[in-house]
Parts: sequence; structure tokens; C-alpha cells
Amino acid sequence: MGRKGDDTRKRILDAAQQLILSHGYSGMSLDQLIRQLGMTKGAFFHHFRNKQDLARTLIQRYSDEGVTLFKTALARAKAYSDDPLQQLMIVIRQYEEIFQALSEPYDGCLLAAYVYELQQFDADISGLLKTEFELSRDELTKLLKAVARKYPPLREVDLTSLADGFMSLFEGAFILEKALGESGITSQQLKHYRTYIELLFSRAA
Amino acid sequence: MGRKGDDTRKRILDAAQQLILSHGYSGMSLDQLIRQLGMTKGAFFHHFRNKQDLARTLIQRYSDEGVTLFKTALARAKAYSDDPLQQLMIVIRQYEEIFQALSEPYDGCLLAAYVYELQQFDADISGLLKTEFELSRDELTKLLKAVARKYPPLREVDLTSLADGFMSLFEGAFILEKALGESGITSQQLKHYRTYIELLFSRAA
DNA sequence: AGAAAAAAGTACCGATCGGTATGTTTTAGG
DNA sequence: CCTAAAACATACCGATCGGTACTTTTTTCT
Repeated sequence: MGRKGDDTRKRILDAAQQLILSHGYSGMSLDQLIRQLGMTKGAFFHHFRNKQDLARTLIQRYSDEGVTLFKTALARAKAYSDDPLQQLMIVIRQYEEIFQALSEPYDGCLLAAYVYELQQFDADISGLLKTEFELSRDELTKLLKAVARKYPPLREVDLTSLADGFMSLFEGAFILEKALGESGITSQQLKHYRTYIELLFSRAA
Repeated sequence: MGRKGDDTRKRILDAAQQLILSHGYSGMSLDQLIRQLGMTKGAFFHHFRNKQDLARTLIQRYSDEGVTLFKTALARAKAYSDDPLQQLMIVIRQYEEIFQALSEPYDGCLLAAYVYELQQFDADISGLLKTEFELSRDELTKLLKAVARKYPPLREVDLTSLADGFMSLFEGAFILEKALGESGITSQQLKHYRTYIELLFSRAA
């Protein structure tokens, strides 16, 4: 049932995400969206109650993908090593490889696109954004605490803000990639992050 | 001459910047802007040709402020020390203090707000954005090269991407502050950056 | 095959968008 | 004080916005 409809729904979501990342949420009009897809308003409003419903669905999807990506990366890392520091390194390296493979600037983070238009959204969307960042922060902090337990850091650092640094890294690098029209910035920043971790938790002589 | 007009112009710019940072460029309507200011379209269009003209003026102003801030910070640092590493540290610390003093999340970076709506702007605005980032990148890289010349880094690092990391830091931290509704994230990330520099360029035993 | 439901099309609406034309008030300078 | 320009107000415009009501087509399931 509804196979055709699911396809259309996905096509709408994909196109909308692209448009939002290049024009912003307010900058993307539904007319423009359906014109680009070669469909009509009837089709769109059959799948989504309104524009905010589309926005909410997109955020949910994007967040889920991000969580899945992290979880599989972490699972793979745990398969390779029992050492938390090694696990962290492997996780970072996997992200590095993903972004190194891209030949064009990354489209950007959908959450970031929303954040700079926060006032356009109702409380449950902004709450979703917040929750999403908090979730990632907690996951990362957990891993970093395990690392710090085994490898006392050379300098006294706050582990939660170190986790924030990992998320912040992506957001910042994406903006630079878009503004400069360069790819590879994200993977370079990831490498720096890896170096920082390495220096911070290295068993000094 | 034109004193009154200059005041109005500044009021428009200030209010517009606030609105753009919270609603996005497309999300800010001119009607809303002038209503909030208690003025009329006649006033607005006397000072700006159109919405893009306003956007362009805002970016120019914001960029100039950023450049000035960096230059004064660097000048002060040079007054305190001749050592490039110390200068860099002092510069970072000044930014730290600025953002530590804020009790609310930072409004955000105007350039970043534009970047996520790039397609809305014509070539000269997106060119302006790019140029601005390149300028900061070059300034920072110059300083970092001076540091690396005197203090060979413990790990082989690309200095340009290290400079990118400084800019990226702000952009990423701003997004986190906005999304989480927390202040202090930017200053925390700046501290991490300082620690990274410290570890990287420390004269190891 | 036929009915029910899902999917998509058509036509339209009020509100708001950025922008213009033109008139009135205020200010600066001789 | 008078005049010219700057500063601001009023009224309006076509286009586009998100959204609705209704109809037609297509798909699914018995």
C-alpha cells in the first residue's frame, strides 16, 4: 500500500531539503518546490499538512540519519578496539573519510539552517533542535569520560565542552565550505580535532 | 548635515540585523521592520534602494567591525609582547573575555545567516562573504606562520586550516549557543583552541 | 471487476511580499 | 527668512506567498 505515495513523499523531502539549505526555510516557497518537482499543490498538501509540518518532518529525518551515522561509526570502532581512546580516534577518522570523499562543498547542516531562522518556528521545532544537540553532546561526553578515565588529560579540560567542540566543528566547517566554495575544510578540521585529542590524552613520557 | 538621517539609517541597520539574525534574511519582511521601528516605507526607501541594498550595507558594516576588532586585539597583543606565540595567546584571550562577559547567547554571525541563504543573493554579495573569510584567513595564517617559525609544532599541521579552525570555531559555537540557548559556549571553545595551540607549539622537553 | 481509499490535479482565496509614485514635513545653509 | 534639498508619510500596485475546496485519476484490496 501507498508505495507510490511514499516515493513522492521522499522526493518532496529531498528537494525541500536541498532548497532550504541553499535558500533558507523562508526563502524556499512551496510554489517553487512543487514547480521544480513537476507536481501540483494537491500532491504536496496530500502529504503534508502545511509548511511547518514539512519542516518538522525534515528535521526529524535529518536528526535520525545523524544519530544512525554516529551509532554505526561507534559500533564499528568498538569492533576494532576495546580502548576508548582508540574507539574515539576511529570514530573521528570515519567522519574524516566521509567528508574527504566529497569533491564539492557540503550542502550544510539542516539544523543550522533552522537555527538562523529560529523565530519562524514554533516551540516544538526549536525544542527538537535543542534536544538533538543535547543528545549528541551526551553521547560524546560519555565516550570522552571513558577516555579521560583511562588517560588523564595533560591539561585540565571540561569534557562536555570538548564534546561541544566536536559538534561545533561540523557547523563551523560547513559554513566555511559554503562561503568559500571549498570542499575538504571539514575533514581538515576533523584532523585537527583528532590531533588535539591525541595531544591532550597522550601518555606523556 | 544629514545628522537626523544618519541616525535613522543606523536605527534601520540595527533593527534589520537583529531581525535577520533571528528570522533569516528572507524571513525578515520590510513591513515588519518598519512597523517595529514605527516608521514608514517612505523613510526606509529613502535610505536604501531595496532590500538587497540593505543586506549589502549590513554585511559591509558587520565585516568592518570584525576586522577592526581583530586589528585592535592584535595591536594590543603586540604592545604586550614581541613573541608571536604570546601575541596569539593574548588575542585569543581577548576574544574569550568578550564572550565570557555575555550573559545571553550571542545573536549569531551575520555572515553565517547569509551563507545559509546564499542563493538569495547576487554575485557581489556572495563574493563579499567569500572575500571576508579569505581576508581573516590570511591574517591569521600570517600570525600562525610566525609562531610556527619560532616554535616548530609537535605534530605536522597545515597552518591555513588551523586558521580556518579559528573562524570555524566562532561559527560553530554561535550555532550551538543559539540552538541550546546557552551562553559561554563560544568562550569555552576559545579556551580549547588556546589549549590546542599551547600543546601544539609548546617547547617539549 | 468493483469499491474504497490514496494520490494527484485544478481553480481559487486573502494576506503579505517588495517596490513605486507622489505628496508633505523638516532641516540645513546662504 | 527663504529656499532647496533631505527626510519622512500616504496610498497604492502587481506578484507571490501559504493554504483551501473540490474534482479527477490512480492504486490497492477483496
